[in-house]
Formats: sequence, C-alpha cells, structure tokens
Amino acid sequence: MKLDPRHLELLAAVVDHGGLTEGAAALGKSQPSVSRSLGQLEARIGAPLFQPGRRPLQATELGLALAEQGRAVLKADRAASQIVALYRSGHAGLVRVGGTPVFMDGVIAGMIAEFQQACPDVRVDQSYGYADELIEGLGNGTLDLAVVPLRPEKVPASLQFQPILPGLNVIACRVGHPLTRRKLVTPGDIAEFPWIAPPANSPLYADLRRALTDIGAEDFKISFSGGSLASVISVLTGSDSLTVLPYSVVFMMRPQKMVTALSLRIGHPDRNLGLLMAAGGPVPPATARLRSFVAARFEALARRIVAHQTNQLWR
Amino acid sequence: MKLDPRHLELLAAVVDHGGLTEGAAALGKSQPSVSRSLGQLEARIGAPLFQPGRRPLQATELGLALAEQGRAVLKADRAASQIVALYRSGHAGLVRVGGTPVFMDGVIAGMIAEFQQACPDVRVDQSYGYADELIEGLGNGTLDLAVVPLRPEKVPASLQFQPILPGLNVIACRVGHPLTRRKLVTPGDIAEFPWIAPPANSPLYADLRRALTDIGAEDFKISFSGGSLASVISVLTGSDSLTVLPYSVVFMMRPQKMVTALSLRIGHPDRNLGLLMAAGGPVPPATARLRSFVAARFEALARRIVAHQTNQLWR
DNA sequence: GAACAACATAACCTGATGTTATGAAACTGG
DNA sequence: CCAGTTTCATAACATCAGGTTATGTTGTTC
Repeated sequence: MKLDPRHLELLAAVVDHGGLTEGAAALGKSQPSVSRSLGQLEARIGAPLFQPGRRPLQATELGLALAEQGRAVLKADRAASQIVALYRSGHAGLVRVGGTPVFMDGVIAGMIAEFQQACPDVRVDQSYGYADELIEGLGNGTLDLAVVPLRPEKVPASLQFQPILPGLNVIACRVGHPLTRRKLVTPGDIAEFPWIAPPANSPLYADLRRALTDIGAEDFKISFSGGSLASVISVLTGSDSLTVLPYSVVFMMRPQKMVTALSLRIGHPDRNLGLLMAAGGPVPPATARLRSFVAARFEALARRIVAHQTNQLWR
Repeated sequence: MKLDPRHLELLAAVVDHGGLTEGAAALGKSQPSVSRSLGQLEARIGAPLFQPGRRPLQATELGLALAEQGRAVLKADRAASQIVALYRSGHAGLVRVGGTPVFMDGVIAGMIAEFQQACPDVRVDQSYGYADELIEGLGNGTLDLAVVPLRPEKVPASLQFQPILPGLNVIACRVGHPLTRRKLVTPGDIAEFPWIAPPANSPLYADLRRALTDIGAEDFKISFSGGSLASVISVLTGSDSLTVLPYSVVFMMRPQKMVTALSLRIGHPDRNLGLLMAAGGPVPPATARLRSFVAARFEALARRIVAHQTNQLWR
C-alpha cells in the first residue's frame, strides 16, 4: 500500500504536539483539514491511529510507529527546504569558473579560497581556457563565469562583460635579480637574460612578443616555455630569467617576496581583465555571489595597486 | 519555503532511474504527470533541477541534493507501508491480554512465548483479573483478549466467548507426596494434610471450598493462601500441602516433574475456560492472530490431555 | 538527415485539501 | 453530578494539484 508522505507528516506533527488542534496550528493548517486528512489515512490503513474516545488525542501503537516515519519525512523535507534556501541565497551550489591560466592561478584561485571561507557549501569547478573557448563555454552552458582579458568590442551580444582591471603587464624577475639593482633599466640591459615564454597560443605570449618588439629587443632567447604559473615562478626564482606577467599577478605575489617587476615600462595591451557571464537568463545565485565577491576583491586590489604605485616602489 | 514531499519522491525516482519516463514507470504513474509535477517543483524553487537540453534528463547539483532528501522520504514511506503491512497481517502490534492469574501463569504465558517466536514484533501486555474486571476491560477498550473460566450464560451480549477447555479441577500435590502412593484416595485421607488456598476472591477459592464440601471434608486447615502460582508451586513442592488447581495447569507442568494430581475425582465447576473478545467492531489483526494461536494450542492441549487420560496415569 | 526516443504541452476530469460554520463528545472544576 | 470549556468531527463549498490520454517538440542516433 502506498501512503501519502504528507499524511505521515501530519501524524507526526499531531503526535508530537500532543493534540490535533496544536498539531494543525504548528503546520499552519486549519484543524478540520488535519482531522479529515488523518481520517482518510486511518480509513486507507483500515486501523485506528488514535485511541478512540480520548479527548487529548492519543496515538495507538500503530500511530506512534507511523509518526516515527512521519518525523523522518518532516526531517527530509526541512533539509530540502534548507538546501533550497542556501541555494537561492547563493550560499550553496556549483559555480564553474573558467579563465586564462595565469590569472586563475595567480589571482582568482586565492580569491576563491577566500570566498569559500564565507560560503563553504559553494563548490567551485575551475577550468582553464582562452577567450574563444571561454566564450563558447558560457554560450553552451558548461561555464558559469569566466575571468578573461578581453577587448570590450569583442564581447558577444549574448554575454555581459564586467571590466575589473585594466590590462597591464610588467617584466617580472626574481627578487634579487641583477637588474633590480639598477635605478633605470634600459632595453639593452635585458638582452643578455634568457626569457620564459608563456604557451605559444596564449595572449600573454603575444603580449610578450609585442612588448619586446616595442622596446626594440628584437633578438631574445627563450630558455623555457609552456609551463603553468607555478612552473614559471619556479624557473623564475631559480634563475635570472625574465618573463612578462600581468601586473596584478606579480602584485599578488609580493608577500612571498619571490618575484618582483622591473622598472621598465612596456606597452600595455588594449584589453581589460574582466568577468564574463551569460546575459539574459537567470543567474544562479551562487554564481552571482561569487561574481560580486571577485569584483569586490578586484576593486580592492585596484586600490591597493594604486596606493602602492604612489609609493613609487615600482614604476 | 515548504516543499511537497511527494515532489521530492518524484525527483529521487527520476534521478535514480536515469530518466523521467523510467522514473514515472517505477512509480506507477504516467510520464506527463511526473513531468508536470517536477515542472511545478522547479517553478516553486525558481531554479533548474535538470540540465536544460539534455535528453536523458540529467539533474543539476541542486537536483541531486534534493533527490537525496527525496530518497529519505521514499525510505520512510516504504518503512511506513511495511509497518502497516505487518500490522494488518497481525505480525506486529500490541495485544493486551488479561486473564485469571493461575491460568495466565500456568498456561497462557508459555503459549505467548511460543507465539512470539513466530511473531516477534507483536508486543503483549499481560494483566491479571477475574471475570468481572476482564469483562469491563474488554468493554471499555483497555483489553483486547481475556482468558477466563466462565459460564456461557454469563457472557455479555457485546462480547463473544470461545470455549477452549471444559472446567476441570484436580487436587494437586508434590510429586512423591504420601497420598500419591495409594491407589485410591479417600476423602478421609486428605483431612490430615494442610491446604494452600487461592486468593479468597478468586473463583478457584470457591471451587476449592465446594470441592472439599462435596467430598465431605468440612474441616480442613489452610496453611498458606493468597500467593500467585509461582508461590503456590513453591509451597506445594516444599511441603505435603494440597491445593486445587485446574487440570490444564497441572498437566502443563508435568515435564518439570514437580507437581502431580491425586486420584480423587472432585466436582468440576460448570464453567468453560474460554477466550473472551469484544464482538462487533473490527478486531486488531495481531489480536486475532494471537487468539487463533491460543485456541489452536488449547485444541492440541485438549487432545494431549485426552490421550494422557486414556493412558490411565491419572484418573 | 531520417528514424527514434524522451520529454513537454494540451485538455479534461477526479479527488484531495483548504476554508468557515457548526455539532458532538470528553474533560474540568466546583 | 452538572455546567462550562476544550477538543475533535462533520457539513458544505471552492480551489487546485495531479491523474489520465492524445499530441506536439526536441535531442540523440545511426
């Protein structure tokens, strides 16, 4: 026999509240409604759930046993409501974040860790990709949020783009690198050092080439290429190599005192780092929350960068 | 937000069966019904439960989390159905059995133990009383079944009486009692031995008085009275006392070889031991099952008694 | 790209559940 | 033991969710 779980809930409430009237009130229903529903349950079962002729309604053994199950139903129902509430407030759910490798490793992952301190039930699925792949992912629904340097005019109509930092690259090297002792670094100075190149298909690689070309360093030797940020940093700190990294990435790594930037201004790309999301449709709450969290952190980061720059430690 | 537990059940079934159609089939419902109900759930929640545009319907993270709760609801529901099924088949429940002390202790308790080997989930609440109290208990619903010696014409109309053994008392004594060595015991022989009397308000006490009067033993001394069966047996086996006990009780105690009956026929009361139950209303299945079990055991007992009597061990 | 399977939608009906008003029954205190 | 109060059951009605069958519509598959 199939029982209606709502009937079991009613029974549990009535039993636990010691009476039909109070049980009904606890459920926010009228007393006759609960009375009739329990009557139906009793009729379906064909056995008394309550001892007859007792005015503060008292359950039979069978009624108590079924109320036990009703409590289980109520518990599951409350848990489900809690899950929904968490989800709708953005405190639970799954956010699939994609972004360019260097930014994700150097900046975003740390922010996500911080975010999850506040929202431990939000799962984050991180993936890497460049603009085209990220845009496709957002388009076909396999990605909720992308962190990507982009030219605003290249944003598809179906997506919305929120700029969070101007594109700005620097030449990075290890702390204590010979060139860091010089007040002014000239293009000629850097020619003697080997370079670490980002993956050849990355925008950062194009930035590197352009920056070096801009400053007239046509001829440079690449000693290492293709690694992710962790590898790049390892090589950078273990050698006198140079590389091009986003300003924000180097800035975020300042506390570790492993990497710094040269006082050589290079041409900056006409892109903005920004957050890319699907436009139009409803945004999953957890995605919205993470998005605004990251945006806020970047705003703070931008202020700190400005403050730092005015301190003239870098130029 | 309050969710309908039935929706959670639907969700669990669909998720676990890998599709809406199969999930609906597993629940014995039509596919459109489940589709629409889940659509409503989705609308109420305001968030997608399934990934859009996937043909074997695939749940989102939220859907999976809610399905987990749905499984809990389903489990509780099945458990409740199981409870009802057990109850309705008489394999679970509570039976409140009342009866006269000597029969309950000497015969019925053993049968109940045997019954509970087969139906361990049937709880038995045993109480003691004489005819009037038992009839009242059955009348006001505090008793399901009574085992009581009764004159059939004294059965109230609202109750039904099922005779299971003719009333038959014997004079009981310890095994090895001096009188057991005599082939024929005369009324005069018993005069010298002290008597154990049942409680003064019990029918058995009246039987005792009548039996002794019948056989002309006007003058007898009572050495012990008022105890329950266990005490009576203790005194009986520890002395040369005599007492009056129902034949069935003495018969049931034969295996222990502690108590036997004298070969002195005494007048037997015009009562029948029987099972008394409320008539008319629906009988709780567990009560019906216990009733028929006890009746069957008594039938077997009656046969064994007859067989034993033809062996002439007693008379 | 055609065939197929899976899901969504439409239209309809039944029945459960909600309501308020009211009656009956049990408990309470004197 | 009786009146008052509380508690539950019943009546009458409205509404809506959920059941059905029939029929699109859309992914998936070969």
